[in-house]
Amino acid sequence: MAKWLLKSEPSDYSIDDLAQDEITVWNGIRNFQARNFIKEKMRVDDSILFYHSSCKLTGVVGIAKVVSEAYADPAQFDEKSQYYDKKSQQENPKWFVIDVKFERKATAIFLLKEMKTSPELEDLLLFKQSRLSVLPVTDKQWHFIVSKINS
DNA sequence: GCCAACGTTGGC
DNA sequence: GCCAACGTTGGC
Repeated sequence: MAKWLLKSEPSDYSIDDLAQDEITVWNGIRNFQARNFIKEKMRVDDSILFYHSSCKLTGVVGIAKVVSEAYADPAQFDEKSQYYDKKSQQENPKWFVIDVKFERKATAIFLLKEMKTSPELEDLLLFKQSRLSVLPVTDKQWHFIVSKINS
């Protein structure tokens, strides 16, 4: 099973929002590389690290899981949505989503600044592509991060 | 709130 | 197909 890191701005959608909703549609991804990961690589039961970005305490704050195959993002066809894309056609959708299910909150947030100083994470794609909001993590990176948020 | 980094768009 | 201009992300 593949493992992923998903970023979200907590002022927009936080781990507490997910805990309350249980399941949410991960919509609004409008970056091609992120789209391709979702559409081509994500599978049901893949694991997710939930990361808070653009806030006071940036870092990994919980764990979630992929619970659907990729499907067309409905928001791209909704003229009233902020994610509306007039260039996307029903028969050939540009943007995709998956459903995400809450698993658990971190006991302790693993802060970005701590992640940066961990040799175990030196190859983390998060540092190389700071603007990518959907990115794969290796099994080793996964286990290291999970050990940090459970302690 | 600022600003650097970087992804996307569009003119040529 | 290149690259400048533009818009957005995200850390600080």
